[in-house]
Amino acid sequence: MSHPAHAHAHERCNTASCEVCDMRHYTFCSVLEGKELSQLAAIVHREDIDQHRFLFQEGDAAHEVFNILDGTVKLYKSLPDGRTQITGFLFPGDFLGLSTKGDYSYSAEAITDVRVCRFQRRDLNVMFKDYPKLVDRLLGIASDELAAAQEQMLLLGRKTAQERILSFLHVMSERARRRGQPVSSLNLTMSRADIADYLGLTIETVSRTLTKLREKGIIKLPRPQEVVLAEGYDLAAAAEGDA
Amino acid sequence: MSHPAHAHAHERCNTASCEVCDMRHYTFCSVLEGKELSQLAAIVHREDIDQHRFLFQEGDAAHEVFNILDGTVKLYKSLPDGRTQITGFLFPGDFLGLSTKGDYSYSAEAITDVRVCRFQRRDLNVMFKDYPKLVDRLLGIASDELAAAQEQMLLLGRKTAQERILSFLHVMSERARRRGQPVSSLNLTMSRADIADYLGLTIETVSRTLTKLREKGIIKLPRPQEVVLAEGYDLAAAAEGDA
DNA sequence: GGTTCAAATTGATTTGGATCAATCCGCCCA
DNA sequence: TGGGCGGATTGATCCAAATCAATTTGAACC
Repeated sequence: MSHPAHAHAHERCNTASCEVCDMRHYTFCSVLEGKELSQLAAIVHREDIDQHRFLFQEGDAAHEVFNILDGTVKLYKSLPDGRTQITGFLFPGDFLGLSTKGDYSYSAEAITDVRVCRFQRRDLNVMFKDYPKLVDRLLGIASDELAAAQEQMLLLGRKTAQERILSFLHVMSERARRRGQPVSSLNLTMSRADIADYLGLTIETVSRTLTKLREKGIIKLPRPQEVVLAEGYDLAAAAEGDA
Repeated sequence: MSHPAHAHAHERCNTASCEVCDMRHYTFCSVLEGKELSQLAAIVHREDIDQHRFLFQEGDAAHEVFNILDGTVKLYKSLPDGRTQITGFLFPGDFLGLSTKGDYSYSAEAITDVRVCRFQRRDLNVMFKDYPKLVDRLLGIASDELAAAQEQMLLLGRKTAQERILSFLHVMSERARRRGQPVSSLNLTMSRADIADYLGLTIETVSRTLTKLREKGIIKLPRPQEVVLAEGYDLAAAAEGDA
C-alpha cells in the first residue's frame, strides 16, 4: 500500500469563477467578496478525483489545501497492522489540509468521485497576509472541527454500539437539515466498512445494529444506502443514552 | 452537579509581568516581544484555582481563555447518565478556551491546585486586530490540537487496553522530553479514574494493565503516581501494536 | 437470463474488558 | 498507635461486541 500516485486525475476547467461558485458561502470562501473572490479564482485549481484515489496520504508534504465541491472524502489514520480509524467524512463545502508540522498527519481518500478546489499553501499564504479575516475564518473552522473531534472521542470512548449508530444518523441528518436537504431520508455515500471504521465497530455490528433499529421501527432501510428516519423519534436524546 | 461556582479562588498578584514569565515561550505568547508583552500584561489576570474547581463548564458562555502556568487541568465531556470522556490533560504552557458557538463545548477542571493566566475574549480580540500573528499562532495551536485529537480517536476506536496505556505513557514521556524534564521517570498527577476516563477504559483495567507491564519488566511502579520506563524499550512501536 | 463478485446480512462462538466484589495500602489525624 | 477513609489493586464472573462462518442481495456484464 505505497503511494498509488497523487491522482493525475482529469484536470479540466481550471479557469474557475469563484464569484459564482455555489460553495462560496461555505468553507473559508464565505468571508470573501467581489474582487477578493477574483483574486482567489486566480490561484485555485479545480480538479476531478476518481473514487478510491487519494487527495493525499499521511506523511506527504503538506503543500496544498482543498475545498470539496462535490462527492465524499474520508480522512483516516491507520496502525501498522492495518487497523483503521476514520476521523471524519467530508462533503461539499468542507475544507481540509491544515497542518503545522509540514506533513499531513492523516490520509484523505475519495470514497465517491469527487470534485475539489485545490490551493497551494504558498499561494494562499499571500492572501492570508492581505486578508487577515481569512485566518480568522480558518481559526473558526479549526475550532469547530475540534469540538466535533471531542464529541467523537466521547462516542468512541464511552458509547454503546447502538448509541454510536444513532449519533451517526443524528449528525448526518443535522448536516442535511443545515444544507436545506431532505432530512427524513438519508443517502449514505459510504460503505458499511467505512461506517464501522468511523464508529470504532466492525461491519457485522454496524449491520446488526441497523437491523435492530429497523425491527424497532426507528428507521427504515429501503436500500442499504438509504436510511429513512421515523418521525417524532428523539434521535439526539437516544444518541446520548437517554432511552 | 450544577455550577459549583466559577471559583472565586484566591486572586492575588494581578500585576503580572508577561515580560519575564517562564511560560512566554509557549502557548500564544511566544509570538510576542517587548512592548507587545507589556500590552498583554495589561489585560491578563493571574489566578490560583484550587484542586477540583472548574475553570468553566460545558455550556457556560465562552467569554474567557486561559494559559496554564502551573498544575494540571482536565478537559472532558459527559453523557446524561454520567459516563465521562476526558478529551485532554493540560499542563503548564498549555492554552484553552477557544470556542465559536459562544458556549464552551466541554468542561475544564483543575485536578491539582492550578495557577492560570485568564484573559477576556473581548480584551484579546483587540490584540488580535493589532497583531494578526497572534491569530496565526492560535491557528497553529488549534491545528496541533486537531492532530492530537485524531491520534486519540485512533486510540479510542482501535487500540487494545495495553496499547492505550503504552500510548499514554509514550505521550507523557515525549512531553517531558520536550520540556527538558527527566524522561525515564514520569510523575502522574492524575488518578487512575482520570486515566481510565481518558483512555476509554475502567479503573480496574488501567490498574491490571499497569501491573502486567510491571510484571513484564517494561515499567516500574515505585508508587502509584510514579512510572519508571525501562530503557531501550521501544514505547512508540509497542503503542502501535508493533510487538 | 445466467454468471460473477463485492457488499451486506445473518448465525454460531469466542473473548477482552466490564462489572461485581473483596482486600490492600498509605495517609491523616485523634 | 490505631482507626477511618479514599485510592489502588486483585479476584471471580459476565456480557457486548469481535471473530469466524455461511448465506443473501444486487448490480455489472456477457
